[in-house]
Amino acid sequence: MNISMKLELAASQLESLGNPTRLRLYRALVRAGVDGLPVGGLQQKLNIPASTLSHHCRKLIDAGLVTQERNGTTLICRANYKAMSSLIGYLADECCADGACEERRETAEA
Amino acid sequence: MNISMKLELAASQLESLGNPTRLRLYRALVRAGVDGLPVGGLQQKLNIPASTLSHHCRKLIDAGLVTQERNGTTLICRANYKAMSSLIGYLADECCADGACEERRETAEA
DNA sequence: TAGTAATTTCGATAAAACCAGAAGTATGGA
DNA sequence: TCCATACTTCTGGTTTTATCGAAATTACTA
Repeated sequence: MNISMKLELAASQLESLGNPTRLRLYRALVRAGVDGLPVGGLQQKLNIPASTLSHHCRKLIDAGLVTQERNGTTLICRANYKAMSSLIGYLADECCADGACEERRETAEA
Repeated sequence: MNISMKLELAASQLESLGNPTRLRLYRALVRAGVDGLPVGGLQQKLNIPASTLSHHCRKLIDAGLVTQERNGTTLICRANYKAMSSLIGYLADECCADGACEERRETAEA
């Protein structure tokens, strides 16, 4: 994966998390852990119409941050921790909060 | 800061980074380190019209991810590492990539 | 094979984001 | 004071996004 693909992917993931409802959705899934939550469970927690919720789920799924698995008539949603890890890695990359940036400057281009 | 303010802040920061141009902008600033970059320098790097760039800068500033300091007629932009650190902290919070989520489940609400 | 529960897709609307040229503002220098 | 540079704000038009009711779909269950 080249550098601009990474950037595009990261941007799409950030965008998908950059909506308060979707961020709540995602965090509910993180809290739910490995069991995940059915769409209906999410709907109760978030208190929004089913169609709206479905759209938000789709966005997070398209961004790769959430997965779904069918179990009978219900769809279980789970946070994709791996995707979040690499997103965090991407954000933390070259981020030098301690001010020790001098020796690292101009080491990459995008 | 209460929990829903935190979520709103995080969402606005994620949204501001969730645009490919702004993400490139932000990363250019990270790479520039403590010296930062003037708006004009960013414009050269990103190759976009000044007014468009100005809008993107404003979004990142409003979200608290970028700061500006005037130096004569030029405005120096810098990445706000502290804000990024806490955003990453917020994202990593309760994220249990290793699957060790069992004992942590349902410890928070938002 | 109806019937039902769970969820998605469709369709329509309002709100917001994005973009860029033109005009305006701030600052330092001649 | 006048000019040039570096940006920002204004203005407008186009494209996305967010929302949600209604209709359709999927998969159990009787």
